[in-house]
Amino acid sequence: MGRTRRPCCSKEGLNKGAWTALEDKLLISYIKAHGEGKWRNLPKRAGLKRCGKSCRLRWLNYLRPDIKRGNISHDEEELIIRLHNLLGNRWSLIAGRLPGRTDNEIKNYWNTTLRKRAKAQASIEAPPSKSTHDIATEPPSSSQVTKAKTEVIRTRASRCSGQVMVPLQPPATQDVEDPIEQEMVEADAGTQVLDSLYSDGSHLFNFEFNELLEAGDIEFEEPFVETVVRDWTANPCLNDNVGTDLDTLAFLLDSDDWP
DNA sequence: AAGGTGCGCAACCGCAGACTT
DNA sequence: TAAGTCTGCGGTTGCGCACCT
Repeated sequence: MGRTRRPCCSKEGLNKGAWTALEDKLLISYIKAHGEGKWRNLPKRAGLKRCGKSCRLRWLNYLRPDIKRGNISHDEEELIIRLHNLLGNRWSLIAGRLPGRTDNEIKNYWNTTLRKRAKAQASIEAPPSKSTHDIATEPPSSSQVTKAKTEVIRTRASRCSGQVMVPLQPPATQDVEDPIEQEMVEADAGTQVLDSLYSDGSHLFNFEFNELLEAGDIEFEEPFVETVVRDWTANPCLNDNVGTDLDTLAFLLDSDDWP
């Protein structure tokens, strides 16, 4: 791009750091009344001394009613590991396939828990070689930097349009001599399939969530704001059973069944 | 009890694609 | 078509807490 950017908001006089309960309440009230979006103008309209980005992040990662809190289950963990092997550090895509979990949460969980475990396991199983996720998460060595010049590794998810193109066939994968390279090529092919099937990964589960909402199987308790602000853990929206049917994701645990 | 250390997590930052004018 | 703006993403930071010495 290279164009000059103005900051997302004037930084003067804005609060930073941890959010207060009052700020949360203001943000929730505003979004409940006016909906998401227009993040730049939202703080002023909502009476918040925050940057729009900060508001968006707070809402998406913490205040959204469909966020599931609590420990990551074993099934979810397995899914994260497998999806990470497939997608690399594309946290939003991974999160889109884990109902109620945010990309930030998954990223944190990976960085604090799973990466260490994966590293330890990798060193036991194959000491000299590197696993796919190590390549994706660790700073590149000088030899990797050289290699990177000849490889195309998609590290950043691209925003997708509303149109969904379902491929009739999975993208052809080229043959590569190095097994690690081959794995990465295949992983990228798999990513393309996922991206094609679910242009926005969240649709997969939002569909289920919205269906439950419409069917009346779950409902928001009123007054929503007061309930949520008073006690997050008592949030009636955080029903453990909502959208957590991980059996439906079993196909992700068996890559042989991928299209 | 006090200081040091490590860990987990919320929040910030900068980049870049998508969208609008 | 180009310039400007909005939004979303991944990487990183820093605070607070728990545990250890």
